[in-house]
Amino acid sequence: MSERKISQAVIQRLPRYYRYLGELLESGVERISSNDLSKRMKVTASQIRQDLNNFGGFGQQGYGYNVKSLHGEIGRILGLDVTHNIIIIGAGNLGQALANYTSFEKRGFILKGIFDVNPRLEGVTIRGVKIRMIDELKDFIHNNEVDIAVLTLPKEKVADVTKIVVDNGVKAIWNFAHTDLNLPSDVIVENVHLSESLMRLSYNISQKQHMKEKN
Amino acid sequence: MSERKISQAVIQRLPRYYRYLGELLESGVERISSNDLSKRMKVTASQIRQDLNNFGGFGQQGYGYNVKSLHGEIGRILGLDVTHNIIIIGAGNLGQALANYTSFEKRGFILKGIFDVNPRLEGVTIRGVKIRMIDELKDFIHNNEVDIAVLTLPKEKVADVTKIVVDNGVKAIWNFAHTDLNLPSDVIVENVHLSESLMRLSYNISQKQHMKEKN
DNA sequence: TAGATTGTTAATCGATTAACAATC
DNA sequence: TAGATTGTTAATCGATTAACAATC
Repeated sequence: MSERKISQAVIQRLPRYYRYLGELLESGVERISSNDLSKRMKVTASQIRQDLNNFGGFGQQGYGYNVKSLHGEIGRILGLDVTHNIIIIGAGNLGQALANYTSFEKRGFILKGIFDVNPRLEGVTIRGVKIRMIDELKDFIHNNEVDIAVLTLPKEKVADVTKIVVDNGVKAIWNFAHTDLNLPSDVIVENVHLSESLMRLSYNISQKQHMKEKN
Repeated sequence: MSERKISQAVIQRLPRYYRYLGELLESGVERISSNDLSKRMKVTASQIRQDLNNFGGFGQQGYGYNVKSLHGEIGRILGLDVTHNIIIIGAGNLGQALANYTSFEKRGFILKGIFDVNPRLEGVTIRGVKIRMIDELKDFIHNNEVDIAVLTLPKEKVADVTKIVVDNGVKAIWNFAHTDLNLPSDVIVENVHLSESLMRLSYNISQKQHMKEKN
């Protein structure tokens, strides 16, 4: 099997294809050509075909792509056909918001536990999942098949917590803390740095201002 | 002045430089060479120098970069030296989490208003900012200099709200809704698609599984 | 001055787009 | 069969890395 290395640029785009195909599916569209899809998504048809052909020939000449089947294929490629057990560490505003976010569940991400250091939160329940103290974390990981740890805590606490999580076998981290993680190479991390996103927006705003001043 | 077009790749990295320089500044480091910084950030020194030289020669041969001054320069480039008035539309879990997020304020992003459709939330206050109903949105934008609208609402409501926001002159949107926005070309948008981020993590997890099976 | 390190040009690498033969 | 549209190769474009002269 051709296990070629897929570029990060392609992986970056994959969930977006999935989203658009999901919408097409919902609105009852049966098939779509790379050209039609390219217009909706504002990318080139060439790129769509190149991207998809990294994973296989999902289309058919003269016909295009079957929406339902392509949606399914990309879902499988993204690993959405298997369930992942997740825990959230840090039950502050963002942690609680993510815990309340039910649509993750629909995609197979099952919330197993929530952890915090604040004793006031102990026993509080979100969507039936109770908040536990960090000292229970180690045992909890051992007794539950935790696939993903979501870090929504202050950057000062990240190093200690990450060590517990990684030492006890969790292999994937969704990191919302405002710092980069130092991890063994076999642990996967996906960073969401919200403040950096806001700074990019800010950059683009001032950039536009400069443009205006020039004209 | 050389108003060369800066590539998205560079802009993407800029906030991360800012973060590292901020940390260095806090820990009292006075100067740093591109080489030392490259080791900390796990990028090439060449890339750092190339990136920075898009904006000016901030360094000094034989010395490196002055941490404080470079931090300041990048902050200015990112537009963090001016304040931005923001409103949050959609006071669900995520909207409230962002509203409670005080460190944005420190960077000059001032929360002016929060809006929702749910009458139960009317008058509820977050950090001294009260939640208003959507029908007040138009007037509010006119009476306050709103620079950025943060969209944290269900995708079904996005189109209508976006229209109000854009029609009344808001020029930048931080979009957390699970859909792409259709905007006039002079409106800036920065998307945060959390579910897509989670899918990328999921992809990388299954990818690793496949690798394992191969060996 | 000698050593260090930048700013910048040139070389390489990778990603995107264009083109078209294959084929449904 | 003729028309449409893919899969894929080749051409182009852009981003990253390497190299080194300039200079503090």
